[in-house]
Amino acid sequence: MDKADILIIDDEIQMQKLLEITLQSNQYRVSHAATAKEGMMTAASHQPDMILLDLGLPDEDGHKVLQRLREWYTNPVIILSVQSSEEDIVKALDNGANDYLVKPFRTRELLARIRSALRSSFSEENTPVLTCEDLQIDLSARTVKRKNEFIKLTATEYNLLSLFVRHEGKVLTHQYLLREVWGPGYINQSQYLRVFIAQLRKKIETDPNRPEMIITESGVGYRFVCKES
Amino acid sequence: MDKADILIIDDEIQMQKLLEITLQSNQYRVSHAATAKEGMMTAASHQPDMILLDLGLPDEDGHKVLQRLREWYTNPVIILSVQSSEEDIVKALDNGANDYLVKPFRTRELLARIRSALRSSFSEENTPVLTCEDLQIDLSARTVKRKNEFIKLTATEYNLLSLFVRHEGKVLTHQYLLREVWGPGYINQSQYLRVFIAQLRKKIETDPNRPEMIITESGVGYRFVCKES
DNA sequence: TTTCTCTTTATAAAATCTTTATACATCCGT
DNA sequence: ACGGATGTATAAAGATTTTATAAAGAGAAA
Repeated sequence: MDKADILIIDDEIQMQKLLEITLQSNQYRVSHAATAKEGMMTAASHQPDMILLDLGLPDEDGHKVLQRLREWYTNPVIILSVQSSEEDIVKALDNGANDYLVKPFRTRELLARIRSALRSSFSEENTPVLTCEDLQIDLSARTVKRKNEFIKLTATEYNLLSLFVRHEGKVLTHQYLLREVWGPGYINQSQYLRVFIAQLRKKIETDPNRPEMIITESGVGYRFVCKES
Repeated sequence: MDKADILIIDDEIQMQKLLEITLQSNQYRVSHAATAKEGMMTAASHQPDMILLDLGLPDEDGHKVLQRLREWYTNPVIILSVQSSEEDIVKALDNGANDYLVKPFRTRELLARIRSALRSSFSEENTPVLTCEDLQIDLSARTVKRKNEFIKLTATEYNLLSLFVRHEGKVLTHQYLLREVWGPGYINQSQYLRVFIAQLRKKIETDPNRPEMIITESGVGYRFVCKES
């Protein structure tokens, strides 16, 4: 991934345009939404790397939106608001916002704060190349090699594997995996998971019938173990 | 760890006092330094969870200090400065600062920004591992090791063990265990407990016939004792 | 179209939970 | 010490839930 995908949730057309131009001219990919409802849906479907959220949306209270977003969305959220009261700022930050800028803001400062927020969220998951037995996973290039041969993974397969890699050793519940890969509306579709786990195993395990990397934790979820070589 | 350890690097005595009182009354542990040199040394020796850095230090340029700090220090750094120029802010953020507040700042906002920065840095790395003799229980990964080998526990077995671990040393009644693991409708199914206790012992005790970890309290319940090593 | 991927359905296999059966232990009054 | 009452341990059969996998259908992109 070269540049991040940023979702703008703001109802003012002018602000949207300004942000879009600013961000795109800095090579970010941009999507936008004008209402809370639309914003939540786009966030779920696009899984953006960051959200810029205006607190003054027409259809719902901004703090409420942030709270609901934070129930499942873990990437950075920066608040842009005309509200400059300490109360609003404290509330937003405590509801899980990573930063808060008062409108009108300075463009270069916004860009710097975006870089800062992205940096700290990416640094944790940033192990450029992970090696497990004969498997090499390059998260920044989105590629997977097995015995030095590139493996072809579909988008969903890769998303799943990347989650496993970033939480190596931990048991990831069905709920969690479904929410992260398919979105919060799919947490009951355990069958999807089974199908894709089977496909992944076929592609990365030495013996798919006796999996050693993706371990089943029956009734709970799956666990990825990485025997480093 | 309950509350974070914060290092204040600021040469103004008044500011130091203000910050110290504010932070301590919010249960943070505080250390301080009045010069860049002292700050670097304290940071290295104390390994604080966060640094509040004033850019206007007497002995060295603040941006330089930040850069040198970031060569090895990975926890959050928040800049507190009288400089409010966009240039300074952008530079500091790009040098690795997590946030930038202009003095004079609002106290509650500072506290909220501290919480926000700590939240995002602590979320991943916190892995409390409990060790009892040759047993290691990682509650956040939901895994159990014995003699450094993963043990396979079923969901129910794990739930039971996790209850014991979280109430180490206390007698847990049959009622309580049944209610917590199976639900309130099962408080009379003592036989379930016996079956699962036997299975757990087979998996974690050195000699299941002479249990040393899961102790029977006849007529009452069971007690988990943890000989830490 | 053709190809690729995701979704859905079907079914067999595996794992887990529940239930039953039986043996053992301990306490207590005689 | 004996016998009964109560409580516990364990194995193993059975029922149920969960998982693995193939394969067909749907939909989108080349």
